[in-house]
Amino acid sequence: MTSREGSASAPVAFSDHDHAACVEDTLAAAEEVCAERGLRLTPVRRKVLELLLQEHRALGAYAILDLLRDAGFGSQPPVAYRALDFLVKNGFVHKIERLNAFVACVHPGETHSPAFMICRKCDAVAEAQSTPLKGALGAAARSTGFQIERTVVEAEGLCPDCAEASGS
Amino acid sequence: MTSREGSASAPVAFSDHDHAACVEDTLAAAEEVCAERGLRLTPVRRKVLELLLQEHRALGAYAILDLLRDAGFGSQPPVAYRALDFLVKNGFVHKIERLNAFVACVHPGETHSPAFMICRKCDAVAEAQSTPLKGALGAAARSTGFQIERTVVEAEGLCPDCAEASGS
DNA sequence: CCCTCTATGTGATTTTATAACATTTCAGAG
DNA sequence: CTCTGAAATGTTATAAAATCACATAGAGGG
Repeated sequence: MTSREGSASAPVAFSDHDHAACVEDTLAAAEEVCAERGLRLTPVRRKVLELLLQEHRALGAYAILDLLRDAGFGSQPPVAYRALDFLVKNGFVHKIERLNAFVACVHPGETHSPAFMICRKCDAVAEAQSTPLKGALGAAARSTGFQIERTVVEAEGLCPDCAEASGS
Repeated sequence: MTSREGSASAPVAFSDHDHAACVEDTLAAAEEVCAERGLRLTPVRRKVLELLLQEHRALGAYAILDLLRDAGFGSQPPVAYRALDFLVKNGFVHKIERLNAFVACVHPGETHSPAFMICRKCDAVAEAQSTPLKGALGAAARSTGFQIERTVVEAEGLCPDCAEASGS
């Protein structure tokens, strides 16, 4: 696995944006959603979400665990996994199955079918929407009678920056 | 993880078919493709493909390893993983990321973008085609300049049989 | 035959994830 | 305020998935 520590050179998503504001805003939005729904955004959970927002890419559970330890939280796997379970279940974080890693959702709260573009070179992850019921898969599901409950849609390739760097 | 041993009650794919012939035919097709391309379908590799075709659903690497041991092959993880690497790389087998498991391809040889429907109840897996460049994900990739090399498309839900069994 | 490249066998280790149980925290009932 | 029960956290241990490293065996070309 390529290096996933250190936020110094963390690649931002494919388009530039005000990252500090993006972290603040999303965190505030999450607080609000939790308040509305009676969910408890406890310190560990909030910290995990904050870390994922800051990195702005997929982090493995054990990378998160290291960062949690640095922040003074418990350092055993269940600490990270339980916080991630909560965040995933409530739509604040998505799991990237291809990487066994986790990434903060860019529009938390709303239920949606995410799709991801994963750069194989710099590990950047961008979230897009998928429309699972349209297209070939939806047609196949309808024709066989399969009831789709959840979809995993992940594209692996080169992000714009890395494509350019490696001579297109 | 639910039981994955024993082929007695293994669910076939969503539509009935002549399973024995399907195993034979696909195995023969794989032999042919390997001959054409100068690939070596060695005993272990052939056996792994055969096991996956017989089960007709996703098997974890360690489940495959158990079956290999029963068949008299080496029983250490690399034996299974190396055979699977070969089969995946050459398009005879697909990995189901959601399950960390492997399933035989239904039309080996041809390069294609598979999509899967995974029953959460009986573990049956059906393969369909995806059209990654059409639809929302393709549009997102084009507009950001992301170069898609490979896609993972997996739908989780209830297969027709299980949907009916659990009262629709 | 010998050399080389590929494939296999095997032991050890790393990475990812969960089980089980004790302890703490906190909101609401009384 | 205090008790209480449920939810959350801490911690030890273990399971499951995947890879590393190195030795051995086989197939093919010269």
